[in-house]
Amino acid sequence: MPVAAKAIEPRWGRRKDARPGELAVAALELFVERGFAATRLDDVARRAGVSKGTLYLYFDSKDDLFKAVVREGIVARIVEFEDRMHAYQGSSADLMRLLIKTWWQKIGATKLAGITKLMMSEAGNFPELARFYHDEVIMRGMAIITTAIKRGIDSGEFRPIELEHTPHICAAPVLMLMLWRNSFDLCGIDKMDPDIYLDTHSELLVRGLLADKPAQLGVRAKRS
Amino acid sequence: MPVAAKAIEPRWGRRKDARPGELAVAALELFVERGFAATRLDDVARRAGVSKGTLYLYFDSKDDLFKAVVREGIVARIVEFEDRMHAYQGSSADLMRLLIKTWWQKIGATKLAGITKLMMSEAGNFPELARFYHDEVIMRGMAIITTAIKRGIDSGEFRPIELEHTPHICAAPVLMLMLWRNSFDLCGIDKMDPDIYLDTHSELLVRGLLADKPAQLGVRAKRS
DNA sequence: TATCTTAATGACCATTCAGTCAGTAATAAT
DNA sequence: ATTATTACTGACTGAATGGTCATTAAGATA
Repeated sequence: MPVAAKAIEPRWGRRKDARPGELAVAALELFVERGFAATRLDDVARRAGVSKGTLYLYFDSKDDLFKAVVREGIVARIVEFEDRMHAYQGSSADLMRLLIKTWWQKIGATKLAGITKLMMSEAGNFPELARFYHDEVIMRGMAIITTAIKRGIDSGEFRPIELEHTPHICAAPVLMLMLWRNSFDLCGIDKMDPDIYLDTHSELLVRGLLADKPAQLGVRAKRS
Repeated sequence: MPVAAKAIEPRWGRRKDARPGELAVAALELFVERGFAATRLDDVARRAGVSKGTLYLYFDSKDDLFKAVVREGIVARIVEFEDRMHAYQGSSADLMRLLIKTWWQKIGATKLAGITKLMMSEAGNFPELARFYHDEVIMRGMAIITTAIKRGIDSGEFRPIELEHTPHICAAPVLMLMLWRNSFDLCGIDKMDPDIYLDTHSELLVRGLLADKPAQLGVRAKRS
């Protein structure tokens, strides 16, 4: 331990722009680990490297912080997704595989995945926010899957199948993996290999969707 | 509203035996709705029709109440399950369908389903309990599915498939439905029809599992 | 009816924590 | 340098709530 402090480094700096993002990241991590009510704002502030007072410079209340955390980022990702999937040209089976893989890479494997767990846990305490999340994230996500399936059915590649619930079923294993990694996995109880898991899911799903007499290979899928 | 109180009905009765169960049910409901930390013991007691002091006659602490709620019931159901599935004699496809349907009827559609959401949300705050739940519920459940799949592969009815992650994938849609009904569904945002959902899942899954050249119908599946 | 046992109560205490604000120090302006 | 501005701090407060316990009364016993 050096004598006195090495130089007089400032106790803190002023970084108005960076704070909100840093606080939101810290808050997301703690909310996901412990839940909303069990998270103390002192801890959020400390993890972001500031004091609790600073937190209140950028967010009006704990609720406000929570809402900001949920809204941030997610919606933009969804839009990016819609474009990418609508532009796809190959077979519907490959589209489903791509959908799953990309969803995982862009969202599932990131910190954003924690928001899913958060909303699931706190939907009852934040009904307004739950509605927002449902309309802007869940519905949009399901619509993408629905489009992909319908495309496969129209081209004859997939068998006809009920379109109300099937998208939820397709998404469930991916969502469960996200939840798992932010609960049991997070506290070190049981690890899963996302790559194997998702590959297995993709194949299981595609086989389940394919028509009995598969469309001839090489036939280019057409939009209806 | 009648004059005064109708008769002098006692302010409370003494029912030592019934209390713990009633308190546990009330606690489960509130924990699932609001989360552990956000649930007040006064509310739990009131919902059970007693005062907070009474709650402390039967449970040592809030944590103790939580643990009791999670442990109660679940394990017994799992054992019942193991027996029922091991005794099954028909085709493996039908076994999978039965597995899903029965799981839903006996657990998914009951209040017990809420425990899944609870453990998912609170795993980080109760690592010991999470380990218990993982070993006694999740692992046991997965083992049942693994056995069913292996049985199908051995008989040639199912194609060979990876056995580490596949059970999780099979269970995911059922678990997601349980979670859904205790979060978004619970606060009235979006309803789902469990019967259609589960039927669709069963068919999708069985098709995904069946071997390319299905075993001749009528072949009796044998245990390895 | 009189007495005893104990299930149940609810006022109370101690702690925790969201939210406040007077003051401090890092930076910009002059 | 001096002054002005404001990002930031951290001690403080008031409300909420987990947990306690002296008291009350339901039901058993005789």
